[in-house]
Amino acid sequence: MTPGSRPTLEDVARLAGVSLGSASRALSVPEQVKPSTLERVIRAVDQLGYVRNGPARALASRRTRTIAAIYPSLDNPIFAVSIQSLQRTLWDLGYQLLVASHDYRPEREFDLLRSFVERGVDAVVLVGTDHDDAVFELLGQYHLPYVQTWSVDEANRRPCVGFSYHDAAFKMAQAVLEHGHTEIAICPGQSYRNERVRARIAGTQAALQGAGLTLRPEWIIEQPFTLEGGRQAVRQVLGGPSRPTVLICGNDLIAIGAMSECREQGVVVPGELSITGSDDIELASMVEPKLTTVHVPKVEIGSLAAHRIVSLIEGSPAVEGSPLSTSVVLRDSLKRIT
Amino acid sequence: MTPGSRPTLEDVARLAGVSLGSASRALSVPEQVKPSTLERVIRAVDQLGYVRNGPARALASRRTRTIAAIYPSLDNPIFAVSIQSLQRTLWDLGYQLLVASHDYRPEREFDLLRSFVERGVDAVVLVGTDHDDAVFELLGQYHLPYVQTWSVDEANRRPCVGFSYHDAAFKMAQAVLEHGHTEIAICPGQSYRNERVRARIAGTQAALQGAGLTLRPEWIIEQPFTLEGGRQAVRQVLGGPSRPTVLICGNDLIAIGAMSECREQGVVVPGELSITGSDDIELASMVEPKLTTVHVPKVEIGSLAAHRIVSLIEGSPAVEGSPLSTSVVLRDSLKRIT
DNA sequence: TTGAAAGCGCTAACAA
DNA sequence: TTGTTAGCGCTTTCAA
Repeated sequence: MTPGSRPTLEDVARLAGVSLGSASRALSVPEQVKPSTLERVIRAVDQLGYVRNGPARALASRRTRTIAAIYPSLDNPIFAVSIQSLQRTLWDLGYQLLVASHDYRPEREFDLLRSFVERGVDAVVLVGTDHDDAVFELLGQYHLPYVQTWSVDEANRRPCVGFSYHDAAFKMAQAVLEHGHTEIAICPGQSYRNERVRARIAGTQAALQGAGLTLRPEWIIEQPFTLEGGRQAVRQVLGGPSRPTVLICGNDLIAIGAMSECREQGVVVPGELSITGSDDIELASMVEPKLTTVHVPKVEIGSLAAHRIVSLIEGSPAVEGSPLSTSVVLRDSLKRIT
Repeated sequence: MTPGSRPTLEDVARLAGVSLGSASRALSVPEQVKPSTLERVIRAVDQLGYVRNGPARALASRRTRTIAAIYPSLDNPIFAVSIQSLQRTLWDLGYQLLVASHDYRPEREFDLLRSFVERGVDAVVLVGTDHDDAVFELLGQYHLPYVQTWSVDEANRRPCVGFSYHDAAFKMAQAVLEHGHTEIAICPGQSYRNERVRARIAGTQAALQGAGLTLRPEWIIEQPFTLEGGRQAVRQVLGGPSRPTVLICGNDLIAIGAMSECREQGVVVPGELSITGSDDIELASMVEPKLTTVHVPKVEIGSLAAHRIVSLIEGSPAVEGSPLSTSVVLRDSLKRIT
């Protein structure tokens, strides 16, 4: 080992008095070497402060034991929670997680995927089912296993771990109807290349239709999934000629932003306008009034996706998954109209 | 190229009718090849759907153009904002960012660093200045450039991009004093291996001393940097024999959790208890009452750190940095005591 | 401006 | 259980 450069496995092997191959095995498959050999290698390793060279390992073995996940955003606490559970589970299964966000610009997804392919990840976790054809082509060309999360697509048969957004929206709309509302506005997020938003709109519409109502086009307000998006939605709703009695929001961030804007404008929630969210983030029960929302299985999605993707990589028996369940959490931001 | 396996640069070269070397140069240093060569290589590349093999490049060039950042948590919105700006700036400078979180368990920092060293990152961004010796040793052994962020350490001369937590806390405490408070409690976060929390406590104490006051030990309440931490802090404060008139929180999440717990317990904020935060996250102005807090330069920290680390890698002239500035934002959660 | 060729540090197949 | 060795796919001299 020339001074100043990092030690290599060869340095370790030399110091331990074993061959390169044995040193390699000692570190990768310790059960295949004699205990005494193992010990000498380990001693040499920490004597030299040796750290394995990942690129070299990846090049020789064609595996990185790394999984990539591409999210629409890292701002939303539900993703943070889910990523946490994904990464923890993967770690326990011997894999590392690489995360990236396309910031709700789905066209960036392909570029992120490309850069992960360059990196040599072993598999990919995607959010949702609405992806560019090029994404699936690249995945296919490189035989990369993948799993789609959050949404489930009953239609095509790609691996999914998630719940039915249609169903969740349907249930929330029913709760709203049961509270006596008929003037209903919705701020579901932005539907461009986002099947989850479209499913929310459809689910809401289905419930309304069941009650003989329809969703007015001008009360379908598309806004980003942010606090600010919620504020904008309220401005838009209050600016119109007539007012809804409830605003159903596509996530809790939008809902909390909406509540804040109502306060700003002197509109009492839920007295004058009811507001509901979706996801049930920690904050939902800490704002005033407490937010009525839909509880979704954030943690389960992460851990199940981890198991699913690893079984795909390692060719273990397919862990088939039925859609996870959601439930409406009634709190204070939805008022009963009598 | 055998079918089913990914195309290599050799396949590209063959298809383009040039040598391996030329193909490589066409992709890495296009200005060094004849335009016609470049064009043929590019055509071959997208004809084959060729994606470069990162590990092989890294092995041969000993560079990955990748920078690692290790954060205490990804839950706190200030980190999210700062990471965003760090990654954007690095991207513009031609580098990719790899992020990890040790979840406020500083002893995990070394392991994360190790795994980044294995990956072959070109440099590292750390949060704070309080790191294990082993961290600095590893960094030194592998000649890895690094920059510390958020905090500045006037003492040792390691590269930093941040602001003075002491100063920020001092200013907030002064504002609190100017509002007539003398019964002051503080929930600064957890001080173990976190110089930022210690600096906050010291800064607060310094301001109180200037007013002839001292911080009561039982009113220094260490809690995690979370909403739940804030709730705990309030329970503790309300459970004591006497009550403070103000609770100074170490970040906005703690403060918002604290406000929520107060509501739960029927304690009016700021009527019966004033609460202040730190960081000025977007949510701070959307909660009720609006949070008085300290504005910190989240975005600047990210972009300046990016420039700093890249100049360290590329050996460009040192971009010396003086501490960034902070300011108290007075809103509604701090009441004037008359 | 190009081609030829020598590695980068490791894994894995093979033989012993 | 171990040692030997042939690559993995690329960058980067070096010479032409």
